[in-house]
Amino acid sequence: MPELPEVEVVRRGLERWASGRTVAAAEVLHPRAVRRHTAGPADFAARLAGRRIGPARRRGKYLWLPFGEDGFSVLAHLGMSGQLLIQPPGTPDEKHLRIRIVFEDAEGGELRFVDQRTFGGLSLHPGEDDAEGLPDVIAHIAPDPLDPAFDEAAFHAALRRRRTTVKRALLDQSLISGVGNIYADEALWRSRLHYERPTATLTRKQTAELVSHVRDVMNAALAAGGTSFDSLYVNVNGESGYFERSLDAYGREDEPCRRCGTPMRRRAWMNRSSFYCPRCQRAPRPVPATR
DNA sequence: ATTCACACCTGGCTGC
DNA sequence: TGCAGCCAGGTGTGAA
Repeated sequence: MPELPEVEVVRRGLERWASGRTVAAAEVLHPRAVRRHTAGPADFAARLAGRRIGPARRRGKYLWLPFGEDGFSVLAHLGMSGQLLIQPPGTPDEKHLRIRIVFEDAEGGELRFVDQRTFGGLSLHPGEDDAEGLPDVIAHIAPDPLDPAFDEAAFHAALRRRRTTVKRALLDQSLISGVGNIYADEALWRSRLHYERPTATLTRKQTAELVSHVRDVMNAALAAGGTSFDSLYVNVNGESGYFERSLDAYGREDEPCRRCGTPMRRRAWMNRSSFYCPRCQRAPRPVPATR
């Protein structure tokens, strides 16, 4: 599933293969792929035509491409299965091709949004006067841990204030962005924290270690995902790529913990799975009843 | 205000 | 062999 490292690989691909080019025409093949564009598919296509694409930006799992002239951006989210591909001229349509963007320099290939499950999509938004140029619809998305703007003290304060558990907090994009189920489990394993640990009990040091592990695992994944990147592909197949072999927690039910050898466990949790080591990541003690 | 459950979607896999 | 049902899970929405 595309989480921050996968999305960043796509961003770099867009920067390399789409930025600076001018859109000739856009074609929406599935209306659901532009459902967040409230003015509809025809408006989406019409307003994209003739625009010159600026530098590719990212916050958390969102990507956007600004059009310098009039302050609009095309915002993208890959959802569960979305791909942004630059395909050479003549490439047959993918089964789940949803949006095609043709450039004036057609020989350089076209940009395609391909998405099996259609959880992802593209939309157009006015740019903000915000210095970051952040589209207003993602103003609620917190900086991600690789962003210099990420504020660890504010994150810790928010954790202490919240009445929630640590994995829920990691997946809450308004507290910290870019983390999904896979990297949440990896960071918790590295931090020896149980997913149901109440955030209000975390010490400053534990928060610092957790953030540090989130950064480390993302950087390691980014390094692995970046290797296959120097092709005409904007890349990314929605999988963790080479990094999948390096996972310590996610998907390792019944396999030995790489630290202590105890069989890893899987628990159904919030309509998904949590993988953890029952020895390294002890369940929190129940909070004693107060009277 | 905060927290939480749920809908959305389809291909691959499991089990009968 | 065929088919029903489950599973993957990020996000927006609306309810509690």
